[in-house]
Order: sequence, then structure tokens, then C-alpha cells
Amino acid sequence: MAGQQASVSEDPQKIRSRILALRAEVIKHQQAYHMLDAPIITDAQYDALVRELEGLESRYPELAPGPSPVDQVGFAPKREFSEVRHRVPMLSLNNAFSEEDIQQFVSRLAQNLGLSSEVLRFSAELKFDGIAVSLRYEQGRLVEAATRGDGSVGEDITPNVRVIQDVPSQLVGLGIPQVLEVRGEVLMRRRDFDALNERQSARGEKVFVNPRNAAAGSLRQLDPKVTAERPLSFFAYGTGEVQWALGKERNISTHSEWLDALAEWGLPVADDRAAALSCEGLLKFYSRTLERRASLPFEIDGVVYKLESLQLQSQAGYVSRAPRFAVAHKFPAEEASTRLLGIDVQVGRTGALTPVARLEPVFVGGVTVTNATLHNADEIIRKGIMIGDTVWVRRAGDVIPEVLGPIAALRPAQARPFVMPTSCPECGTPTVREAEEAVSRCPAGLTCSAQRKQAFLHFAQRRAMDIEGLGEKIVDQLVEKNLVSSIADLYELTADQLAALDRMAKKSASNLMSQIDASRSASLSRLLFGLGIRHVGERTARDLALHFKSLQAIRAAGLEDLLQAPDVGPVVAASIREFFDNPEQSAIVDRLLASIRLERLDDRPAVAPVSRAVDAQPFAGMTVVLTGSLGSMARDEAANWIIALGGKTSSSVSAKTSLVIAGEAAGSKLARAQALGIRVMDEAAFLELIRPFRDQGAL
DNA sequence: TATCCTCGAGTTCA
DNA sequence: CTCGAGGATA
Repeated sequence: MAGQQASVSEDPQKIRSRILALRAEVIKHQQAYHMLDAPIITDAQYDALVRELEGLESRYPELAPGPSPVDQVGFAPKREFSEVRHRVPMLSLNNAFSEEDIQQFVSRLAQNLGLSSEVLRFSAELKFDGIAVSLRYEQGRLVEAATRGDGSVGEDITPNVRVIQDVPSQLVGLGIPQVLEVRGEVLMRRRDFDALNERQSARGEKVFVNPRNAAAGSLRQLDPKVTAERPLSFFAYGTGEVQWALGKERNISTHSEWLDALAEWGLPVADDRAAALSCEGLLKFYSRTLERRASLPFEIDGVVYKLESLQLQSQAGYVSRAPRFAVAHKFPAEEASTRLLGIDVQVGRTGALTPVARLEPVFVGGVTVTNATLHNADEIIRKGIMIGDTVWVRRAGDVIPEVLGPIAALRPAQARPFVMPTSCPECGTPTVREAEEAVSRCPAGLTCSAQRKQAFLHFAQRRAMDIEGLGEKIVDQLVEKNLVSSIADLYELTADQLAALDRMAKKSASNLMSQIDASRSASLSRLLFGLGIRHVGERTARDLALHFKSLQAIRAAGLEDLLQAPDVGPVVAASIREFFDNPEQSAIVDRLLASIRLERLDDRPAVAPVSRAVDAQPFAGMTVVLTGSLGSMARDEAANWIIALGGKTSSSVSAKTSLVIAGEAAGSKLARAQALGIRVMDEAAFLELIRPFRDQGAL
């Protein structure tokens, strides 16, 4: 792929051609990014190209004649817009990717200034993923707006910026300079982006890959009426040219004071910022912001640190195209492009065929991704993905990677479309697809080895029979060696049989044996869930157990009886009947009952409400949603506390939700809660709330 | 009948 | 975590 370090030998001819190739590549991406608003590679990949080119050009200046694209901050303006020359150039920032980079930045700066690094103080702000613009105010009135362009000449986008609600056309307040150039970022909030895309696709118009592209595309409309319909936002983060009226200079000595002043005059300045931090404080700001990244209403790609003292800033000066006194501390990229090598088809427990993308490994969102689900055939068509494409992969706050879509320009001639197999890839049975359903299924049931394996894994999982040690590797072997053909056979396995398996010593075999034995004493709700009846999940299994009180009663229940149980409708009732009417399944249940003692109906939250003692129950009558990971206790435990203290938990945020408790790395649920204006509590506050009860040892 | 709310099912990587 | 779909409710 482009951007990989070619091992350049010392042959001058080769170095020269590498430099020329890199220059061509960099120029191509600069054009794609700045002129067409359609980047082909990620910022990180682009940065890598630039770094390699810079390295070669500085080591071998004699082989690199003429101007280098590296010296261009951006790219020359599109011809449709008239040019604006920036009176103070709009520079870019140097990037840092690690703590070491930051420490180095601080100590180098201290050295340059002849000061100790401990005395330096910095401001910290968000680095918005949007479009940099410069707004010129004269006597407080907006007179001109321009894009960054190549840093010295940008495009005149004044009519478009005038229709952005966030941008005041008139500044308010006292002590406004005669001339004030405000530097800031135009961006689109996530919610606005989603809504815009929905509208675009409803109208059959182009949808945008991400908010940044949407903002760029919207800002550079030739017709400002179109821009006016696009929900753009603006945040100010600095200044360009400033001229004070004679004798009216305001005493501003730090960067943070400037931001305060801009906010005072009516310009939007992001609240998420910090002043006067030490190097250590910067790193704290970074990690705190990284945690909150997913729950912010807009996208950011890092944080920016600037030396506070304006006087020291001017002492520090500039290196070619970036200030020495500021640095961008970038987050790991959330999006990356990579090649789609193939699409495999997996068979799930219910026989559902799921296409899975096999990707060339790519580092995105902090991990290396090689697989990503594509859900179903419709999804692949909707996204227009073909095998062999270069695709965008995203791994946002929500852990699970997602293929966004192909980069059309990079589609190879031999790319081929995906075809859903018409027979099961595991057992060859012809697949069926119900009308109106998105999934294809293998109808073979337990005859299909893939489904049989999944049945074991489901039965053994923690929330079902909780047989630790019965994982994928072991199940594969048990099934392939025909040691078991149904879950009932598990209870007839011997320690010798287990010990004969690969990767199974005597010790682990006997551990597994005792785990299996331990599961012989179980609750009805766990067994019901473990059977794997379609549409009967953990919750429904529990409802059924508590309603019918015995497996016999459930097996004997007719459709009418089943419908009486809570949350059971015609589809679920039919599925239950079908399961027990199947002679094969029925025989398995009979055999299981011979091996298992059902000792309880249910063994989870036998949580007694804490009523006495501190009589106010903090969660009385509330519906609470937990999201993110709590550092100090398991989610289940937290849920038990909420139930014990009068509340109810739910898995999704809706208008009925009364409270959201957000742990670390909380994602979309937190964002949704904020959108709906629902009360949000962090872990510390939650612990504080339950502390009196915890101290008493209730639970 | 339409809308809202939950549940079930499938999935990734370290 | 997200999607789709089943069930409850107005």
C-alpha cells in the first residue's frame, strides 16, 4: 500500500526516484483532501508519507531540487472562489503521537527559551476535526471569511460563513479591537451529520462518509442557500491580525485570556479547555479527553497545547510552517482504509449465515483489525462493497469494527461482487431466506456441525449453565471426534475421554469434569435459556420459569397457556411449542433431566429490597441504564444494587429512562442520554450514593 | 394500526 | 454495541 517505507538503498538514482514518487503521491493526496474534499488515505497515512519525504529531502537536498509539496500547508484554492491573502499566515501544527513526543516538545521549548521546563505553562484545547477558517471583523462587524488554503492564500467564503448560525455577524461587548481576525474551525455535530445523511439518502443524493467531509462539502457550496440548509457549527481557537484603536489596547498576556475575550465578545469557544497546565497536566488532559471522545457531540482528532505566555510565544518563534510554541497531540485514528481480501460466511447458532470481511490487518482505534461483520447480503449491496476494494474501516468508541464503504477511485479491475452462498458452507444443505427477512439460514438445525458446536457453546456460557473451560477449541474437538452429538452427551463424558484431547492435560481435564459436574445442579431458568430455543433469551427464560414453575408445566403448556406468560406473544409461543414437539429435542431434554437436578427456579438477583435502616431508597421508582465500564465493580453487581435500592435496570436509553450511570469509555448511550436531557451520573457519584448501604453490608 | 420499548442474536480483540 | 423484530400500549 502507498506510504509503506520502501527500503531505499544508497543508490542516488533510486533515492531520487523515490523522492519524486513521494512528491507525486503527496500532491495527489493534497488535492484529494483540499480540493475535492474526498481524502483517499487517512491523516496518519498521509503524515507517514510526508515524514518519509521530509526525511529524504533533508538528508539528500542535492537530489531534491525545486519546491517541495511538504512546504505547502494546504493546497491552492479552487478557481470558483476568489482568493484571499491572509495578512497573518494560517499555519499548521506539528503533530505528536506519544507521551515521549510531548515531553520532548516541552523540554526542547524550554531549552530554546533558556528556561526550566517546570516553569512553562500551557493551555490545552480540543482539536476539532473540521475545516479551519479565518473570520475578519472590522469595527466588530464580520467583513470577510476565508479558508486556510495553502496557508497564505485561501478562498473567499464570506457568503457561506454568513449563513452559519454560530458565527456572529456583529461582535458585542467592550474593548473590541478595530480589526480582529478570528481563527477557528467549522464543523458538523454528529447528530446533525446523521440527520443530514438521512435527508440526503431520502432525496437520493450523495451521503457523506464522515462529518468532516460533510462540513467541507457544505462550506464550499457556490450557492450559499445550500450552505444555509446544512447544520454547521463553529468554534474559535485563536487570532490572526489584531489592531486596537489607539489607546484602547486591552491587556491580554496569555492565550487563555484571548479565548476568554473571544467568548466574551460572543464568539463560540469550546468549554472543554484548560489553562496554565504543567507538562504533567497536559498528559492528564489528554487521557481525560480521550476517554470522553466518544461521548462528545462532535468529532475531534486530538488535543492542542499552546504555550500560555504570548511573550514567550513570540520568543519561541516558528520553524518553516509551524509554530514552535504549540503542538497537536493526536489520538489514534478511528478510521483507516485497508483492502478487503475476501468475505467469509459464518454459520450462527440459529443457522443464520453472516458474511464476515477479511481485511488486510490495519491499525485503527488502538488495535489491529482483521475481521469485521458485514451483517447480511443487503448490507453489502447497500454499501456497494466488492471483494478486492479498498474500504474505510471505523472503530469508534463502540469497540466493534465496521466497514463504512469502498473508495471508488481505488477499485481494481478484478474486483468482484459478493454472492451469498445458496448452500450452507458447513454442511451443504440448501439455505432458505424467509420473505421479508434480511438473513439467510441453514435449515439443518443440529444436523449441521456448525450449529451443533454453537449449541454447546451456548449451553456452557456463563449466563446459561456456566461450564467454565468448555470453550471453542474443546467443543470443536468433541464434535469432530464424535464424542458428543447433543448437549445431553456432555454428562456422559469421562475424564479419560477429555484427557485424550489436544491441549488437555490431566489437570485441566479433571477441572472441566468438575465444572460439568457442578452444572448438574442448576436452576430452571438457566437450563431453559441454555436449551437455545429460538426467541427465548435470558430474560424470557426467567419469565417462563417463574410463571410455570416447572419444566413439566412448560412442556405440557399449549399455545394459549404460553401466551399467558409475560412478554410472550404468538411468535415466541409458537417457537417454544415447536421446540418441545420436535422428538429429537424432546429426547435430549429427557436425557438432560436424568443428569440434572433442578434445584431452584432462578438463582439470580434474589435481591431483597433494602427497605429498613436508611429508609429513603435512592433509586425508588427509577429506570436506570448502566453504560461504559465501572472500575470498581462488575456491571451485574451494580445492577443488583440498583434493584436492591428500589430501581429497575434497562439496557437501552429511552424517554422512560430516569438516570444513566456512565462508567469509563461510555459511548452512544451517554450521547443519547445527553440528547434526551436525561440525568447522567458518573461512577464516583454512584458509589457515593450506595456507600451507606454498602457499609452496612446490605446485599 | 402505529409507535415505542425491550429483548434476542451476532460480533471483535487482547 | 447495534440492529432487527416481537410485544405492549395508546
